[in-house]
Amino acid sequence: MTVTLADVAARAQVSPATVSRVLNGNYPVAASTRERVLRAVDDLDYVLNGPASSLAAATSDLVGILVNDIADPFFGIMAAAIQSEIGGPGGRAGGERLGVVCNTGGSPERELTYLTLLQRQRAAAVVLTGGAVEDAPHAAAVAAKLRKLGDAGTQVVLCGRPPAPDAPEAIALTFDNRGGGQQLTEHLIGLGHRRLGYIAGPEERTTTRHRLEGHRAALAAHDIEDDPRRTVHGRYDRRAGYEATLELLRRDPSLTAVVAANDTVALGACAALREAGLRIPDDVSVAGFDDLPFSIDAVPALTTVRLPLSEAGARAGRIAMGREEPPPGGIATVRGELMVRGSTGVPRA
Amino acid sequence: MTVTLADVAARAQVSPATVSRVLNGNYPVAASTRERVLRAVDDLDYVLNGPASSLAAATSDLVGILVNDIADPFFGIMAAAIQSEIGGPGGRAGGERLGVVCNTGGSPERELTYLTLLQRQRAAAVVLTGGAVEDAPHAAAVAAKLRKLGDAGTQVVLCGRPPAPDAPEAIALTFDNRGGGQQLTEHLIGLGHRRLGYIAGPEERTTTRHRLEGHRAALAAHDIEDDPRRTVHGRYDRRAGYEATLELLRRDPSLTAVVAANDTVALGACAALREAGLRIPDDVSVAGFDDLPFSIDAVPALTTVRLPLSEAGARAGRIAMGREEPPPGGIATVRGELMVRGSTGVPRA
DNA sequence: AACGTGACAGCAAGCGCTTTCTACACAAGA
DNA sequence: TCTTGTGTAGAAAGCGCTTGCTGTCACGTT
Repeated sequence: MTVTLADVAARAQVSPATVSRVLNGNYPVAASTRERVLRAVDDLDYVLNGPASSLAAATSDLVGILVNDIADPFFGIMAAAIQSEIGGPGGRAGGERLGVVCNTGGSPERELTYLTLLQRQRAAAVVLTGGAVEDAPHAAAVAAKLRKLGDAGTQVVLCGRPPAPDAPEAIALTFDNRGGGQQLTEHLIGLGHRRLGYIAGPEERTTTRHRLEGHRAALAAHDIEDDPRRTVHGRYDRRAGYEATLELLRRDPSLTAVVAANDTVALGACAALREAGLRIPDDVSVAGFDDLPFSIDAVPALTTVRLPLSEAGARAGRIAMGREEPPPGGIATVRGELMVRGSTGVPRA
Repeated sequence: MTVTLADVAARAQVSPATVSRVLNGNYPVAASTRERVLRAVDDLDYVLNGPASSLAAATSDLVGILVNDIADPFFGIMAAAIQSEIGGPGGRAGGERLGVVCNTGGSPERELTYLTLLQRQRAAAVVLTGGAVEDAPHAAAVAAKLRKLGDAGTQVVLCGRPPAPDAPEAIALTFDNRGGGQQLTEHLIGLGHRRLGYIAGPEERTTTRHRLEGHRAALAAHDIEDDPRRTVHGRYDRRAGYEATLELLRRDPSLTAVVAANDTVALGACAALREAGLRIPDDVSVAGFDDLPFSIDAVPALTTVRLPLSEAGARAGRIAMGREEPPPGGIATVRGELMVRGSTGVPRA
């Protein structure tokens, strides 16, 4: 059978209570005793029983990280940053926490399922990343869960996600998608573009909506008509960008710029333009969003809005672990930075 | 306080045992009783206490997925596939498992730490992805852990990782990195290249070594001298590819082809070549490995070896859940497929 | 010499489930 | 009518840990 605390206690000739205290280091134990216990632990190759420990102590060392798509570096980068702050880094013994990332695939049901699972595990904290689905019943269900988690002592942090008014205990680090989108389109307008295509993300998503709103705000500010035929929705992947671009071109071959929902989509757009025999940026300018690592390697390098994914994730991780003050009001907005590169230029004459 | 099984039992006017049986569905319960219990669960918004349940049942619904770098799509894609097979998909009630991905950052210590944490949680299964570190003591430590996990009833699966001879209970799905590397270099040699630079991954990694061995085997098969100055090691990121290429060019400006350890590195190589004023593939051919989604969008599109990441991950997930027969002998080799695209061509005259 | 007073260590009562074994009722076979 | 099933429910014994409380001993203090 597996080794238990009692076995260790017997070998070290102390009571189980003492072993527990040595292991948790939260109670004075004489140095000599401690050493004896530690040796016994080592000799027996003892590993604490997590469930038992969690049950007795009514806490757990699990920290959940929910992402929409783990295969997308956008989430991967944030998740990595969050996890790096969670795995008892600056911390020491006892600070071992299991940062677990859960892939919802953008599905509301799976999101809820994971939250329930984490609630069941009595997770120490939960970080939700990325945009939320804008479906009223679902949003309410999520908010209810978050509130319940909060009540049960789980720290809830939203990273790159708008605040949930119905779950006020959730700390929110929100990306300024609207502002970023606006800046990007302003940049293109500034170059002289007037016929801009927009490839939006999936509908009913906060990120999609906010970026699109920014785009439209820029158009409005310059009295450019927002022709609905110049906007196409699709998923956040290259294929969607490719197809959307073909569609936009079909609807209006005179486009001089394409703004994509994110960098991955922009890459697909570039591929479609290239196949259509159009040069970037001479014939058509292209812009992305996020500034993922590969964006600088596109040819030409992609103009985009850089989001401090890693920094935001690290901060979210620290807040989740209680190692950093939450922002005042529990809400902070993280701004993006316009990165002008080779994929945008003045429109053709 | 939080609602417990006993509360539900009281409300449904049955014993706790009955509630437990309804929830687990592993014991006959009269339909009327079941309904009453389910209503009570709903009314009280009851959520099972995971740790208590795991303790009593001596099992857990956690499945660990270890990856070297969660921000790298190579791992993200596999992790997504594994998780999709784990989250009780074909399955139904009770099949809810928490697939958790843990980011080791390629660090042996973190790998061991996570394994211990998972052992502590009595994980139902553990999937290790990607290459292993080739350090004898560490490999032994990992093997010992895996053996212990196996003894404790945890199913261990290696995905894209060579078998561990010292931990025979671990099922291994191994990528044929050696064969893929050989094919790639054969392709270049076939085009007429004789002076090939090789950008290898970090040293002391199985993946690095196997791909390099394949490359060298191809050189040897064609009586091409393997000049050690034509090989540079670096990390698996774009920056490493960029710098390594500069270094290779410095050492031998007459190179006609660069083979990179993976696609990300290849992208960095392309950037460096372009900055050096060299055209791809007219002046220098470039090849990658893995065929990540962005590789086809490189300009020119990257010649590479496609690894069935998603398929392998899904299979590993199914095996971990006991829903698919392990391969005979517990070991299967997954082959890559050479994808010839625009980044390779005949060498300049 | 009697008495705090720390500093440690142990006892034992749970934590909230699961599961074995037992109990009971009713139907069916002898 | 008595036994043997069959289907369902409960009692209760843990699972392996944590922790409040209760000693115990060795020292200063009066």
